[in-house]
Amino acid sequence: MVAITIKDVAALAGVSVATASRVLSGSPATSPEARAGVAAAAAQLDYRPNAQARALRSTHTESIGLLVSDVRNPFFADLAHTVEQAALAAGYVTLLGNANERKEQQDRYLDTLISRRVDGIVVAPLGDGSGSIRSLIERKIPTVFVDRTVDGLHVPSVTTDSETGIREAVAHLAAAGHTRIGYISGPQATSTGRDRFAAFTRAVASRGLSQDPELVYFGDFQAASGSAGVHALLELRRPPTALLAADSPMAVGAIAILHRRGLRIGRDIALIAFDDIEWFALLDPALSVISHSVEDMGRIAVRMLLEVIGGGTPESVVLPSELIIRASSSAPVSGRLVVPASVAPASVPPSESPAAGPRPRKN
Amino acid sequence: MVAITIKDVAALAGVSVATASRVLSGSPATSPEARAGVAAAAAQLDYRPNAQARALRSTHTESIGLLVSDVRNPFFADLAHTVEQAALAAGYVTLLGNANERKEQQDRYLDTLISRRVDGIVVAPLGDGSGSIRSLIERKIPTVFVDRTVDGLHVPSVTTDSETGIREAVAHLAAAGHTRIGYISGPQATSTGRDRFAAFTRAVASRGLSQDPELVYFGDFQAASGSAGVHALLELRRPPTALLAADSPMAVGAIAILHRRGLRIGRDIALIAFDDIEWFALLDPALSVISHSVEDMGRIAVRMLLEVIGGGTPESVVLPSELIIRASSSAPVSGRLVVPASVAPASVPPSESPAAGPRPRKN
DNA sequence: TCATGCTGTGGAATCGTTTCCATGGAAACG
DNA sequence: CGTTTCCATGGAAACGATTCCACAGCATGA
Repeated sequence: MVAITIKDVAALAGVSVATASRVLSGSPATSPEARAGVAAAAAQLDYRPNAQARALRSTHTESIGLLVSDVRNPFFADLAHTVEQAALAAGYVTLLGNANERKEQQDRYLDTLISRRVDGIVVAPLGDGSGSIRSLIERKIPTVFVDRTVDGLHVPSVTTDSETGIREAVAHLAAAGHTRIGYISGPQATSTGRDRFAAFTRAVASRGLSQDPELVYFGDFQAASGSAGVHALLELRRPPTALLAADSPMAVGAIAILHRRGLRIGRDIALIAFDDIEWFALLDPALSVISHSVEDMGRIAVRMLLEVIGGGTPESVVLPSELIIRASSSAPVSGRLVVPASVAPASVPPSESPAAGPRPRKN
Repeated sequence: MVAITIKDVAALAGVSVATASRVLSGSPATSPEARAGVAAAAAQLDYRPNAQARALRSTHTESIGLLVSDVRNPFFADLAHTVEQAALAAGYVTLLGNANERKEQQDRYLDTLISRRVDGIVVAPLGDGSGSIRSLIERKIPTVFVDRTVDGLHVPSVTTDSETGIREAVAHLAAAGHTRIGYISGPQATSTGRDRFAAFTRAVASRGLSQDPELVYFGDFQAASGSAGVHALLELRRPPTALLAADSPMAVGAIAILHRRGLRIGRDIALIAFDDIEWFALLDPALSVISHSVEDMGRIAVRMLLEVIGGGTPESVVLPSELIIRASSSAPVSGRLVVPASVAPASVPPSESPAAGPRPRKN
């Protein structure tokens, strides 16, 4: 690993390091001969400038940090992808950190990123505003929040307006005759978990649908809790005829259990998920989703971060969400009972409300 | 952004920068008083050492690069996760790059990583050994290949022995009476694509099954080509009764089309996929897979890289793959014809094992 | 008592680059 | 022809840390 420095280039080109540096960084104060000589020497030696030394002198590193809460969640994998592409286009490299839903790992990565003097940080924050996140703010390191926010911290953010999509989803289900909609919620410790739950509550209330608190199951944004949620909701004396899951992994868990119980999605029970994952559309039946653009989120987050780095104070952005109707929610409320897998379907019970009420289950 | 340097710490503690540095880096040649004073000062000022300056002097950066071919592929997302965790445990930060299946982007990231003087690079290589990958080798920058290799390049690697898993899968299908197995292959431009195809060819030959070349469809490791593959194979005059997909995105595409055509996986047609993705087991029927441990792959790659960094020359590792039998491949060959979607399913084929078979669905 | 070894400390060199400042020569102007 | 302006250039300082080297103080052994 013999390192080639600018000195070697300068020597080969027969100029001083100062001149070599000027040529390499495109300063206009150079003669054509110097430019040609240095360029040739650099090419011949396959010279790569030492980014550390450059950063040490010039105080900026052309790199940003991206801290997500879980790389394995397809939403964050996609986010990582778009952020990285947008940053690359602007000449920045992205250092990816994975908090793994754990605060101490978030702190560890934040410390490392601060140490490496990244020019800015995009973070999907975890927990309250304590720990290294506070250091970040106090040191005035350019920071942008994505997807989530932290109460009491004045940091530009790009988030999703869950309200619209959730209201559309509830309206759509109500129009099909559903009155009891089960909601598999995210954790209330995250801003997204809280916002979406509040939006659901408001939507259900404004439509005059059942506000039975039993219809809400609090999960943790992971697949297993989606499964547990379905189990719990279907065991109710009056189970929901439609389900809304607050993120994609929980929707996956929900689908698994619905299959296992022999319930046909889109026919025996309606299902809508928050987050549009590529293969959701490939399922049979294709999944109706509340979609929000992860591309926009990543791109805008990078643009905002660049603005903060440039000394600006951009306004926070709230992206729209919209309902995409596919087969999983297309059927109206059926006469069929929601039953555990082991129990065979019985007779068709009388309808509760003449127009569209769900059928009460008898036991 | 007022930077706090070691000078500030030394001044506050009333010692020289040399002593401060010794205390901060844990050198034993320090007095208890110096240790206490410097530690207190550093804490009070919330001092974070400048990683660039440190790296400049000490020629190693405590960071590694990870270059994957596509972050959005769950396999590589998982790999990123394990590599990052293993590296973190060893005190290294991971810089993630995403080649996005494009050679010029791989080169761009490789250049950046070289510039930033990462201590080593883990890469799932793309293309032949030209471009920046050659610079890497020539500069003797510690490098380890994961998942894929490049012909003619002597670089330690950790890959999967596709042979065993594919042989088991073919044997399993043969035992159930399948003689015509369709294979949705990866691109022959990648080492994994070639290896798996060769393994399939050998397995089929050794079992005396049909070697009809029409039974092989060449995809590109993306979902869409999995769909196209199923279409092509089912249109054959004598279609296969079982399918094997060479990676998970293509399996996803295959499943979508099978559903659309009204074919029940595990009953009308058997399906096995290479790569075990968490939610494959949650599908109904659960997908039989050829599993290889992405955790082991990531962990071993990091261990090997650390060895190379330490001056060693570790042997390449080939990880085992194994067949995991689930419901999607559990039924024997049915007497039922493979029919296009527009035709209604006919009779119910006989169930194979009462215990493991998928629950019959009523309709 | 003097040479010797050990320990903690500070000064200064160093890493590779950028950039300020001084300089020398050429061109331009009176 | 002499003076000023301009421009390309080289020397050297600076960035923030680590580390070599020298040295002072003290204990030890001959």
